[in-house]
Amino acid sequence: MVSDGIDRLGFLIHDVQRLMRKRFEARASGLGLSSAQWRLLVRVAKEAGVAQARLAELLEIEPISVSRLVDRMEEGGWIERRQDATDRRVRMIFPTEKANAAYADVKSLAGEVYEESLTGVSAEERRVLIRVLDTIVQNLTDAETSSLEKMKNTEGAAA
Amino acid sequence: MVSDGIDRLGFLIHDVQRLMRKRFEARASGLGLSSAQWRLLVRVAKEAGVAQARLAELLEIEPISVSRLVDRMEEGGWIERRQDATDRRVRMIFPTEKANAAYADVKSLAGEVYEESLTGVSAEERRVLIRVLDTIVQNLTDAETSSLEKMKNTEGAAA
DNA sequence: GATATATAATAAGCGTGCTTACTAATCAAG
DNA sequence: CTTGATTAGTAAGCACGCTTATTATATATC
Repeated sequence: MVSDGIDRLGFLIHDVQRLMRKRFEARASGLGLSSAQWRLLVRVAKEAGVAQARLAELLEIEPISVSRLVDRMEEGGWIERRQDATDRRVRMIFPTEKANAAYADVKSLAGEVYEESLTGVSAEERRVLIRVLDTIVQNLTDAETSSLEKMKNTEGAAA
Repeated sequence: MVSDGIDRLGFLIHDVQRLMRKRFEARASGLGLSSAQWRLLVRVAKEAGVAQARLAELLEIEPISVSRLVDRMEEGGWIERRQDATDRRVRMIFPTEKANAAYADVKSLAGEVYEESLTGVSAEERRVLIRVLDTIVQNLTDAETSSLEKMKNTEGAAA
């Protein structure tokens, strides 16, 4: 019951996340694109013109976090804010040409990091890994928001 | 090849880590102990008097990160720094009575979070999860440090 | 002993998440 | 029209990771 290693789960997840982020950023450092920025860019690429508030929902982070992330990405020339004509509160986010140009490269770069991470892990183990991680996200998301705004899209995010 | 979900691995790990940390801190908030502080406290509890530099190794974070973490934990009354008599550069870290008293409670609290996370996950899937996460840590740690200081202890960290 | 190198810890400053509190704009009631 | 509630976005300030640079102490070499 102690030897199953579940008591290390939090430590393991923490370590894996930190190592993967570090590895990704080491490779993408030439581009000046962090992993958080990449995560946002994937969403914007799929849904150009998305509002910041919607991005906060999709990324499951707070609006203020989106705000400052978008600040830096605008400075970096990855995205641009545009006013919504019908609702002047809204800032619509669009990818720049620079972002579109880099998209495929960074995507394959992320894939390389995943493959490095999973060296020696079988196809079946990979399936279990993804399935269990999905389950954990569901378990922790469900109980957190009291299923109020639970129309969460299950459309799998590429990359 | 795309439908296996591996292309979402980074996003999944990131989400799981954030959600677990959030959940832990929501429960431990009454104590004023964050997950990073808890992680450090586990090490100090096992090895009272450990030097900061050694903690940085064990936690696999930079010495400066330890320094500031220890600052806040000292302020919070969880640990205390003491001078090493033989090497005045070294600060030995000891848990306080407050830390020892809270240890068991926080440990079982962490266990609760793990169980919540793994609701609906079979024993076999849990074993695979832990095994694969261990593999990922190894894969990403090995290539990073050129196996120079790779006498890394495999003594499983409790909790 | 003097000089050079290595180590322990810290300082300064950045990125990314958070909470709390605010402004501006929209929408709903009266 | 005005008042009130809601929504989009931002500001300020904190925690925790990082890189780079600095200080103090130990140790090795000449």
